[in-house]
Amino acid sequence: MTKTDVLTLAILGILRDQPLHGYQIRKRLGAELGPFRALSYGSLYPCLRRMVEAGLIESAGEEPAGASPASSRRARIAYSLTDAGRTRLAEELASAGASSWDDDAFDVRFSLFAHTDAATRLRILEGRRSRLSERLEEVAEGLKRMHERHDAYTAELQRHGLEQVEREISWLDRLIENERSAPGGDNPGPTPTGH
Amino acid sequence: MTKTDVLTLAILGILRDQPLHGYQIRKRLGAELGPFRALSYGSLYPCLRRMVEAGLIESAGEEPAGASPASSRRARIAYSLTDAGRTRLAEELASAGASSWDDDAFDVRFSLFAHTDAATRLRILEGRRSRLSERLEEVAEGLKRMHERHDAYTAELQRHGLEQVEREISWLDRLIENERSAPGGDNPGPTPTGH
DNA sequence: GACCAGTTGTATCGCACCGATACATCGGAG
DNA sequence: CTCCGATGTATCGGTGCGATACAACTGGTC
Repeated sequence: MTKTDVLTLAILGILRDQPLHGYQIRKRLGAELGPFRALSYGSLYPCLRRMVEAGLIESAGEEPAGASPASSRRARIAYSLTDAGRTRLAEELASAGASSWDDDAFDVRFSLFAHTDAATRLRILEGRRSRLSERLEEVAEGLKRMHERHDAYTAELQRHGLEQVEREISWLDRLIENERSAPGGDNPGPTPTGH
Repeated sequence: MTKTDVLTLAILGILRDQPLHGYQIRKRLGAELGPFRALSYGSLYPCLRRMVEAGLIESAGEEPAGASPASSRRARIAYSLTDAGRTRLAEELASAGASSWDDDAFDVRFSLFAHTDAATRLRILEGRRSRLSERLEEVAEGLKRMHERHDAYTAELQRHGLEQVEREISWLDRLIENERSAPGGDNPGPTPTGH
């Protein structure tokens, strides 16, 4: 139970370091994961509500602070992690189940690698790799069995898809090798977490 | 009005040459568009129902044919295009609006290129190209502005995303050049539509 | 100082789609 | 003969998306 969905995880991750408004969460997430995967408010706000209900985050409704006119203060709601949220994030970051290398989950998981320990990183990368290998198999299979009933365009589409997957795999191979040869610390790379 | 959604278009396309059952539709579509984009029954059947209601397709409920026992005949429903459906498909294939190069529509549109005239093909490819160019811009922008607040992993994710888009664009460039230098017929390539 | 456009910000509604699931029949392998 | 996997139709709950509405602050321009 308590299956943490991807969106929830992403939000937990983005709130790890500072409290943020809904709007900022959306922007940050969009920036970190690329312009694809931009989540809409239609998913964000309901998810935030769910998380508040579950006690993972809490909302701080920025009070007027002082004897300002009356009521006109603009509504801004900053969300921050609760202890429960922080715990859940830690649990989630330590896990490496199949749900870590699903198509839609992997990116989010990867973007949190800086806060994931080395062993888990490696397991996720390998899991993702093997998932993509299966896929490669499938596509190659289909492409071979495609002798009959094929026009040039659908064939080209297949070929292109195949290449995409191959490329993705070799990207993972690079990362995996990198992980293996690295000191194994929690925070590799030249950039020291930013101060 | 009468906005044809992608799924509807895909089905119209797959039924162009022969009537098929829901199950077969799903398999074919999955095979043509790759293992990604495999649509689930949860979308397929409702869509088929909608299409029947709209008069685009009709269902032929394979009757027992003869004095077979009683009722045991397995339910199999073959769907075929109506004249309206055929017309709609033709309209859709002749159009080349922004909805032709959306992320989710392009593949389907492309897989129907064998039945699309040369001018439309070119326009769609170019539309897709320019859409991806915009995206490239965005990502590059974000990557540049990423000096502050970046760990090695999110940076790598960005870099990888950037490369993906670049590759996609050069794939399109190849296709576009190919289109331009080709005879301009409706059915290029060595494969003669299959007999 | 008046106006207008763009950004920040919260929020909801309908719709389409996915994943899981249930059920039934058929062909073949053990 | 029986079990398994493919074929086949169908629905349900949940969830994410796109569009949209509303509101206040920000900054530029005449």
